[in-house]
Amino acid sequence: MTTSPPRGRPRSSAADAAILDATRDLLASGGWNALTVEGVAARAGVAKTTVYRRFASRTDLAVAVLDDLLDATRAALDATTDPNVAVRDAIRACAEAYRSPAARGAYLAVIAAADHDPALREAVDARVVDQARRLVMRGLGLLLEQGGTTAVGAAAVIETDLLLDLVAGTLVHRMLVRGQEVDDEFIDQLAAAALAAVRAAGA
Amino acid sequence: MTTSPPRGRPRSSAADAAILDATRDLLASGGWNALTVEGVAARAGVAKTTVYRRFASRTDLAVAVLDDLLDATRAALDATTDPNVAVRDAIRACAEAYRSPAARGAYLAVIAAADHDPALREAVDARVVDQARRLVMRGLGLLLEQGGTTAVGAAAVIETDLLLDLVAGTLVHRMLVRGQEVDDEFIDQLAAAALAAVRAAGA
Amino acid sequence: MTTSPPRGRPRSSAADAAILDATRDLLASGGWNALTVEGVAARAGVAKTTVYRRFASRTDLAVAVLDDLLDATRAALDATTDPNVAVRDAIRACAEAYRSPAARGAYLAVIAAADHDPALREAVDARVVDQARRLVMRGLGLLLEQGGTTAVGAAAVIETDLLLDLVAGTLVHRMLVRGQEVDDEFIDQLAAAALAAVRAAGA
Amino acid sequence: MTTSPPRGRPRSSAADAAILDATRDLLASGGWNALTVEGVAARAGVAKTTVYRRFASRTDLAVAVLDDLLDATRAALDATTDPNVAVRDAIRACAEAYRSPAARGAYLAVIAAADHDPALREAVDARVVDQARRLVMRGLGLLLEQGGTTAVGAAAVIETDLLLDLVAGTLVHRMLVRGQEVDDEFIDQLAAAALAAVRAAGA
DNA sequence: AGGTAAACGAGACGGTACGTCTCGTCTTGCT
DNA sequence: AGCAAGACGAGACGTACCGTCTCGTTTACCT
Repeated sequence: MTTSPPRGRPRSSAADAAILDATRDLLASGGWNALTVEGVAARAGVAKTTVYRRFASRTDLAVAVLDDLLDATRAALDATTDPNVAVRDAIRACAEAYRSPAARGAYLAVIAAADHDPALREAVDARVVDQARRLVMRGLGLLLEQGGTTAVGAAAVIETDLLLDLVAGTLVHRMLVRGQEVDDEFIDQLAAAALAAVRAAGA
Repeated sequence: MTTSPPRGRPRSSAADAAILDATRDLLASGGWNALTVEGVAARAGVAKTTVYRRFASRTDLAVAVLDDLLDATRAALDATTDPNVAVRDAIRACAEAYRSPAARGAYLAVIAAADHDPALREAVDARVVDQARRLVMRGLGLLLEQGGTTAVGAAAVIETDLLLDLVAGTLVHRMLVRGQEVDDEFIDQLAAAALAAVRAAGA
Repeated sequence: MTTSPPRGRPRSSAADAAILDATRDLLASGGWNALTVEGVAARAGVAKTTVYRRFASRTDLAVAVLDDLLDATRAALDATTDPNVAVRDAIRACAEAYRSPAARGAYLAVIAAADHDPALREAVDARVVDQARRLVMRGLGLLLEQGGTTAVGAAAVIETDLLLDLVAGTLVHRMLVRGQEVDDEFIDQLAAAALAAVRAAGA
Repeated sequence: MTTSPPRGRPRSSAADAAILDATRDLLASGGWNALTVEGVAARAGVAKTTVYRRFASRTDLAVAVLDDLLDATRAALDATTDPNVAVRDAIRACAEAYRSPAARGAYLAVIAAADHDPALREAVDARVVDQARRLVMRGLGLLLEQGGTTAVGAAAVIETDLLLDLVAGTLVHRMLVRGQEVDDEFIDQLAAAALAAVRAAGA
């Protein structure tokens, strides 16, 4: 099966961009409730059909925006070989993402919707959660490379996912559930706690 | 300042109960999207006005149900003086709450709505988050009572809220964000990680 | 069967007056649509039950107000023995009634409601239309008394009700249906037309 | 200034018809109170929005139906050159309109609403009253053409509108206000009275 | 003086309809 | 084909009044 040769008028990439921008704006300014297909179309200066041709629902719109925002986050990471720095970087990157008003609005709404929608859950896991997982795994990987026997033992015991839940979950609870800011001190504390958990698991 | 004497026909407590039940049912069966004021009124056998007289929005309904479910959770806790048991109990109680289909639907939706609504955020903090906070503080309190110098030192350093974010956040991420189940093994691991974090902070 | 002696607290005549006043005001200011039992109660400073104890519907309220206003009109008539003056007086009295904003609002609404409500129709005929009929009959009576053979012949032919419809109907159409004012010239023209019709019928 | 070319999906004329039919039916069966936008939509098998896209209120619906019914009446008139026949025809046509249950319900209700709504008053005058005016003017016109000096003199004095009020008002009062039927005898009497009034004015 | 019966204010109750909003689908004509 | 425009059936929104009901509180008359 080959890609069928494009027939008729090709899709407008300007519309693509306008739709995503409009979605981001609406999410940032009024949260999930403010995100309506009708509103997106109006703000993007595009017909409703043009939106529906690309996204089946506002949830899809939110996922697309979320994906977009997280991609930007990933690119901003420095390379490092120090596990402590890597962990701190991972935390900081996640925190950065949860600070974006658009992402805040989209994140929990998408998660909530995923509770009754297996396909969406899978998409979230692959495109949103996995982003955090990669960051955490980088830190854990460095820990394993450079650490001695203890760290290796830790790796045998602690599951990557626990560490993921620990780091990402703590940030989600702090920032999204409780609406608190995170500063460098908190990041240090969280990093210390995470490393302690790893070491404890290895003992 | 005293409460003014009730005038006019008193509110029907039967309606109160029917509305909460209906809300719980709808949340459990279809999640946040299935929760409509109209649906609640119909299922509760009550007029829409009767719902609106008590709750200003479906968000309010969700908060009430959440509050209700968490109250039930609290009551189910055994008394203990062992900090390890207390921590495990706290985790188990939170996990239990996040397993309820009604609570799952309500929780993140309410959190998402709170992002653009300071009053709601406050309500969530006072009535939902605080429930978890109390559970965590009980464990930490026992730790302080029974622990030696190390634990006391820990108390001076670690903030209750970090521990709260660590425990509740990890569970939220595992169960709600990622949709995974938690078993006893996971609870043990999380408890160990939390204690390790406390000890590390005290060092 | 005698009227049972009144037991319990007697009705408040202050409430009676307040309700009628409120009804009149609402009708005058916003017409039939503005007349709600709830609004009347609020404006009269009275509980809804107090209104419903006296009037079964807003239609009843309107009839009461109409009745009240027409009574006032009747009282204002001068005695005369000149048929021409009597006819002019009748027209003028009716016109006066249709000028009152409250009466305007009530009149057509009540008539409209009567179309599907025989009991109301009867009440309207007895309490509203009959008022105009009496005025017209007075003029016709004087005409008969003073007129010669021609007028007597007219009386045998023309029905009182035709004259009633002619006079009252013309005013209703001019003032209520078309919303025009009536001046003395119009009253003269209408009087002349009415008398011509009577004479023609007698010919 | 030209009418802009129609864009988007054109309005469904089937819906137009269904809405008018439903309105007519509801008015005929239950009068003004039975006319609800919700009911019209349901009976027409149409969404509420589809009704609101065409009519801003149930008053508008009633006006449209009234307009429609009167148009039908106009078409049913025979051509004649006899002024007496023309006057009788005009009366008969008006009477016919006021016999329709749908028109009865709509007529006075619309008039009542117009009392506080200048725009509606104008619409009523242009679309409902004017229909009767045309009928009356036809009779008066023939009278002028065929009559001698007397009739011409009459035309100089009597206003068309007085004749309109006289004829239409008498019918309205007889049929709608008092709820009486009109037979041929009444029509003859009314025609005679109207002609007498014209002649009297010309004298 | 005390009891009884009705009116009173307040306001909750089950309803109905309102007019608005957004949904996701479907024409229509233009590009 | 894609696209802008906009009508369509559907259905929830939050509000306004409906007419009824339950309260606790007066206010009269009648023992």
